[in-house]
Amino acid sequence: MIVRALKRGHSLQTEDGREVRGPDATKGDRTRMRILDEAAALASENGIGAVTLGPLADRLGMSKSGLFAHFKSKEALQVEVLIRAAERFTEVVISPIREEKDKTKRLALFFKNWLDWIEHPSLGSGKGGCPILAAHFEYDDVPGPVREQAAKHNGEFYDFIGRLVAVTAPQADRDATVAAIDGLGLSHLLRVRLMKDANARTHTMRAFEALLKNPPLKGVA
Amino acid sequence: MIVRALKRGHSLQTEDGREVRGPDATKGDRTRMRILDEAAALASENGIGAVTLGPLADRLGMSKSGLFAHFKSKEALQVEVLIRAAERFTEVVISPIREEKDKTKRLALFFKNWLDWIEHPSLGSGKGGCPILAAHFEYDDVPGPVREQAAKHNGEFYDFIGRLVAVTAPQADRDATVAAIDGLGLSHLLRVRLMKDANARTHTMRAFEALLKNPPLKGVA
DNA sequence: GAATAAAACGAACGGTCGTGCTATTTCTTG
DNA sequence: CAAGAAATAGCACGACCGTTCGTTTTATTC
Repeated sequence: MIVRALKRGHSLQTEDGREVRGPDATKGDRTRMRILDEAAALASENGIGAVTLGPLADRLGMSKSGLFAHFKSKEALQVEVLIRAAERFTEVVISPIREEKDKTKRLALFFKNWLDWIEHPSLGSGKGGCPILAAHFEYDDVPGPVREQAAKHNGEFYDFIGRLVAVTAPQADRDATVAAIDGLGLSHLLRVRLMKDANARTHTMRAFEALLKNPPLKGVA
Repeated sequence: MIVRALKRGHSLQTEDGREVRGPDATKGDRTRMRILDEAAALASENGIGAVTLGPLADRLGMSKSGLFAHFKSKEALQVEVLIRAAERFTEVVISPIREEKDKTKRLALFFKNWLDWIEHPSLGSGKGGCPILAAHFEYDDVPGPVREQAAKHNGEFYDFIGRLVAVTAPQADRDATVAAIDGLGLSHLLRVRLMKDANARTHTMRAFEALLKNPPLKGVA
C-alpha cells in the first residue's frame, strides 16, 4: 500500500482499482476515509484552514502522528478533504437529478437539491456550511494547491450548470444565467447561515423562478 | 487617552468627539489608524483569521507588544478591522451615489461601484478580495463578536440595497431582488478572483440588466 | 502460527501564536 | 524645559502548530 489513492486524483480507488470502501478495503484505506469524512465535517464548521491535526486527531480518537502518517503534509490533507467533499456533493446534489426524465426540469431539481445541501449540511458533512464554498472564499487569493483544486471544482460546477441551462432555456445567455444561479446559491448561504433569515428560501425561490421566466438573453447589453 | 474610539462603536472619533484623523489627532490615534488600515489590507489577502500580530507588526515596522497595546485582544482588533473596512466601503461604494440626482439610476450606479470595489480592492484596502465578504463566509458558522459584527454589516447592506430597489423598481419583490443582486456580487467575486475569468464583468452586467428589466414580482411563486 | 508489512503511537523538535509584564522612549502640556 | 502621561519596545510565558523519528501494536500473507 505504498501507492495511495491520492495519486489517482480521487479517493474511491487505489491505483490498482481496488475498492477503498467495503470489506475488501485494507485497514489503512478505511481509516483514511474516516479521517477525510471527519475532516470535512470540521472544515464545514470552521473552514478548511481550521482543519488542524491535533483537534482532528482528538475527534477521531487517534494520535496526531498516526493521523499525519496517512498524508504527506497538511496541505495534501486539505486538498483531499476538498476532493472528498466534492464527491459527496455529487452524490447528494448532482447525481439524483438523473432520475428526472424530463430534462427541462432537471435544472430546477438541481437547484432545489443545492439549497437543501446549503441548508442542511448533515446531508453532506458537518453541522456547518458547505465546505467547498467556504474554501472558495477562503482561498480565492491564496496561491497553492488548495486554491487550484477549488478553482477546478468551481469550473466543473459552472460547466454543469451551463449544460442544464442550455437544455432548459436554450434562448438564454448561458454564462450570464449561470452567474445568476450561482449567485443565488451563494446569497442563500449567507442569508441562511450568517443572517439566520427564516424566509431565505422563499426569497431565493422567487428570484430563481423569475430568472427562469425571463433569463438574460444572448447578445443583449 | 484611556477612553478609546473602540467604545464608541466606530473608529473615526473618540468619545469626546475629537477627530482621530488630521493634525489634532494624538499620536496613538494616528498609529491606531495605520494599524487598522494595514490590518484590513492583510485581511483582504488572507482573511480576517490570518490577521496575526507578528506579521502585522512587521509590516508596520513596530513591535508586536506595541501593536497589541492598542487593543485589548486579538478579537477586538478583528472587530475593529471589520468596522474600518465597512467605513471604507461606505466611502468608496455607497456615498458617491448621492451625486446622481436621478434616484432611479442610483441602484445601477451602486452596483457598478460595487463591482469596481470587488475587482480593484486597491480602492479599498489590500491586494486581495473584499475583506468584509471574506469575513462573512469565514465566520458564518463561528459564534462570537466577529460573527455578530459581520451579520450587522450584512443586514445594513441588505437594507441599503432594499431601499434602492424600492425606488428603482417599486413593483418588484424587494427581498427577492435584493437576494439576486447580492448574489450577483458574490458570484462576481468568485469569477474574478478564484476563476480569473476575464469576461466576468460582461456576464455579471448582462444578468444585472436582465434582472432590472424583469425583476421577481410581489406575491408570485 | 510465523514472517513480514502496514498502521498507529508517544515523545520531541523548532516555530509561531496571543498575551502579560516591566522598562524605556516619545509625545504632550503647563 | 521640566513633569507627567502616553506610546512603544523588550522579554518571557504557556499553548498549539506541522513535522520527524524510533518504537510498538496490529493486519495481512504464506
